[in-house]
Amino acid sequence: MQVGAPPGEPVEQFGPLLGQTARAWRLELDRRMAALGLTDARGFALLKLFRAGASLSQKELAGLTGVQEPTLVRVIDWLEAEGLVQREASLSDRRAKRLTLTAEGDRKARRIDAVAREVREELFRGIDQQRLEQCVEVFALIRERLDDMKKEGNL
Amino acid sequence: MQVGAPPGEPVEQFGPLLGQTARAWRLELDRRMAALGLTDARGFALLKLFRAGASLSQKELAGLTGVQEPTLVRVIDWLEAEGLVQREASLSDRRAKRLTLTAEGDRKARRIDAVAREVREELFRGIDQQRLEQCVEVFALIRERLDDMKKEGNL
DNA sequence: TGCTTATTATTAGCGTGCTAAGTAAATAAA
DNA sequence: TTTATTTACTTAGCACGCTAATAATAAGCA
Repeated sequence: MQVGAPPGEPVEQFGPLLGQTARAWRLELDRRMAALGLTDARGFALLKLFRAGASLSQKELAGLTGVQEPTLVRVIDWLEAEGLVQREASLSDRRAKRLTLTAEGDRKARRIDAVAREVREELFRGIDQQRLEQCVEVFALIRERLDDMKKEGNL
Repeated sequence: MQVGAPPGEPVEQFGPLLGQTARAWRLELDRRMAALGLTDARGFALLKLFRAGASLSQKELAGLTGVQEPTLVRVIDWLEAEGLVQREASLSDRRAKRLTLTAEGDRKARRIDAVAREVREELFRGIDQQRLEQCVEVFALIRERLDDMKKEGNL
């Protein structure tokens, strides 16, 4: 059934609804990515690497995908084991590794793009573009504030 | 640093930004809840039980918190082990258990409310209430569509 | 130069979400 | 009444997010 929180003040709804919507979105992507043998997180990393159009360090890819490096490590482990991605020693920095797509990884990345776009189109259908942009603005502002809070905490 | 996705079309930003904002929000709540010896999920369950003002079945609480029953089980296990919540046999249905707050759980629940409100106020400061309400509307619509997609998938 | 600090990737461990499958009890159907 | 189906909770197992701590290397400084 998945009812979620009852009405209440819209301001109080915001937080929980944000989380629930994000989870539901991820789940839908997971279901569709399953057709490609992928999950949301794995597909997203692959896509970002594809779009970068060049080899990336793990740190760089972590930045692009918005996760911490340790989180990315397992994702890359899996992608590498599946032969979608390669870790190559960096010539200029022996600590770092350069990530590159394999031919198979490249093929999959192109299909991921299509899946993500499909989902977006179905979900946004009939919603005013301007409203979406306003949401994005609010997201960006709130996320920035959260990042600031985090930084202050780690001072 | 946590840069996240680069500009691109706002419509493409929406999904990732939604997820990243939700995670950052949860993390901030986790940090503040730590002062109470709680996490976001545990605190939220406690708060919902408190607000219900009566004993609830696990299924009911799962519905209110927006998670699946198995997810809630472990949360309750922990809350019960900490003496914040009690599982009592239901008189009318021997499968079900009624959840009630202990005195200690009641005390903590009241403090959680305050923490959640603080975070909201800091994050929403200076943002037009109407914009927030519009975001909530968009969330609600999108989540509804996602729920529908899920149902269709499970037909 | 040699010592200290910072950075990159990793491992280990926890919390939280999910699905699938199991158990016991309630409800519906035969 | 007996059998079949549904329901409430649980267990098991996976994915993924985080932090903290390590090892190896790089960069900065005395």
